Amino acid sequence: MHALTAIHPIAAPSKFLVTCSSCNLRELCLPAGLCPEDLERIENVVYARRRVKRGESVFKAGGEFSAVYAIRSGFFKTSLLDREGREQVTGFFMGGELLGMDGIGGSYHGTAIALEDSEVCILPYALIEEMSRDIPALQRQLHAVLAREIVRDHGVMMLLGSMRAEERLATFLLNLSRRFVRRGYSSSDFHLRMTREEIGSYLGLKLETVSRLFSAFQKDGLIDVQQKHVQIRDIEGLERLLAIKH
Amino acid sequence: MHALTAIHPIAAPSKFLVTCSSCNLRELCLPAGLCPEDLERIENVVYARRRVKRGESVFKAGGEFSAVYAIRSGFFKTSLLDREGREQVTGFFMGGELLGMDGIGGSYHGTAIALEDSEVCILPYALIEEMSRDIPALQRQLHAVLAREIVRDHGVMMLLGSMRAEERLATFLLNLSRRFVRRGYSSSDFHLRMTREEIGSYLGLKLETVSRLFSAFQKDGLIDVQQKHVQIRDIEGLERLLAIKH
DNA sequence: CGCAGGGTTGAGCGCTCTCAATATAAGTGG
DNA sequence: CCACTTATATTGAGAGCGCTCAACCCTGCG
Repeated sequence: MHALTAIHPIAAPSKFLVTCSSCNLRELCLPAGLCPEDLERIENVVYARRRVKRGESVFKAGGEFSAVYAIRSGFFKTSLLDREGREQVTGFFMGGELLGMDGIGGSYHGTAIALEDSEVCILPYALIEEMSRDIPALQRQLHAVLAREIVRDHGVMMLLGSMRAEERLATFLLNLSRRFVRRGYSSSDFHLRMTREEIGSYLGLKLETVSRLFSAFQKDGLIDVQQKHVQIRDIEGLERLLAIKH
Repeated sequence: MHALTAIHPIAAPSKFLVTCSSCNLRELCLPAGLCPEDLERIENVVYARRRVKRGESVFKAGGEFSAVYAIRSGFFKTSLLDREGREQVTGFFMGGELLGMDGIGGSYHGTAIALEDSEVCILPYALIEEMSRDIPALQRQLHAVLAREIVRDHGVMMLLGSMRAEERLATFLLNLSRRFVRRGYSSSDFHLRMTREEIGSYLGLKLETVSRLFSAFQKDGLIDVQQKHVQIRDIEGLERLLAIKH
């Protein structure tokens, strides 16, 4: 088990799994109709929160798996290191999303690092496992979440395997936009938490290429960029980029 | 539910989940020590086999999810189609491996197509779900299998995102070799079931590039290729390719 | 104010793609 | 079994996208 840098016991019972409020957890929302006892048990899955400062890791590749983390606030990247030390960013995650599923059944396969001061809810896996035996709805959701992660990864494989640089960045921006909306933020005006190098790693491009593409998109009136501040000016234009047969 | 082209009721109870014999299923092997009743229940998960001829699909993207499939014999590819009809191959699967996990909780996300006449075991998901509630060891294995799929996808993301063409093909060959060994085949002499185009799609390369790389590897004494027949001559040479700093 | 990390932009190169021709294998029907 | 068709592979020549190397700029911070 990792050392917890700051544990905040939950004062009031959390109903996030049902109401998605405490942890802003959108991945694990359960359908209504659970009996009171089940609800109470589910509420206790979140036994602690943990603050993670910018640059710190929630878990590290190779570390023993013990829990899944629900992002309460903040922004994270997950990444792998190969033998030569090259980093591959495998994803960016924001409030309401889950981290650490790749570790189930052994040790974490990647590393999760906060890109800004953040807070996560710790969901001990042993608890989830045990409870999902008793509560079919929770079991369903857990499996669905794992499957969704697989589907997400397939999307990235498609992006990396068959798109040109332009299309990759457009897809990236549209995806971020969609997720920010669901979090209640603006869909067209946001602050990138990651560097050009991290975007490049995620998209299979070099940081200079990413930078050049941002500039090109701006010149074409698709977006406005100023360092990490991005405004989408023409969503349909970005979507049209993806429709052009290569 | 998909129409089953040919159902073969299992005469003798199958113990594949424990012995890995009937379905050659290596993904779901369970630890010893289960009680007899549990064993019997697990045996009944495989209620049918299905023959899949070359070119046929086991399931199609968008089809309603009903079961996971264990490959008993044969060879498959899974792939996605984007809006413009571009195919992205997301994986190749052989005997003892599982197909269809991306559909859990909804509908299949990709399509699985047999690259040679094959046979799969049908594992109805409702049954697995129900049983894994009663048998913790099965639940563990199920989750581990899902997590392993995520880890596998991350490996592909790393390949697509940060390797050059040479390294991708070398990785691909070494991976195939390793998996053939586990299936009892030669590690150094095998028949590729997929086309250059399918390899290319999987590796994010064009078919001509794949073909050229095969020729180059042959010229360098790393392999012998003749159409779909490949012999690995110098495994360490291939591994060395991956160790070279980019 | 100076320093460090991150971002932008330019010039030139090279890996991979595109287009095209040819070769080989695998079917298919007579 | 052989001529025909079709799918798959190989190889070449040339182009272009994204990379490399390098200089410069911006911003935050001690």
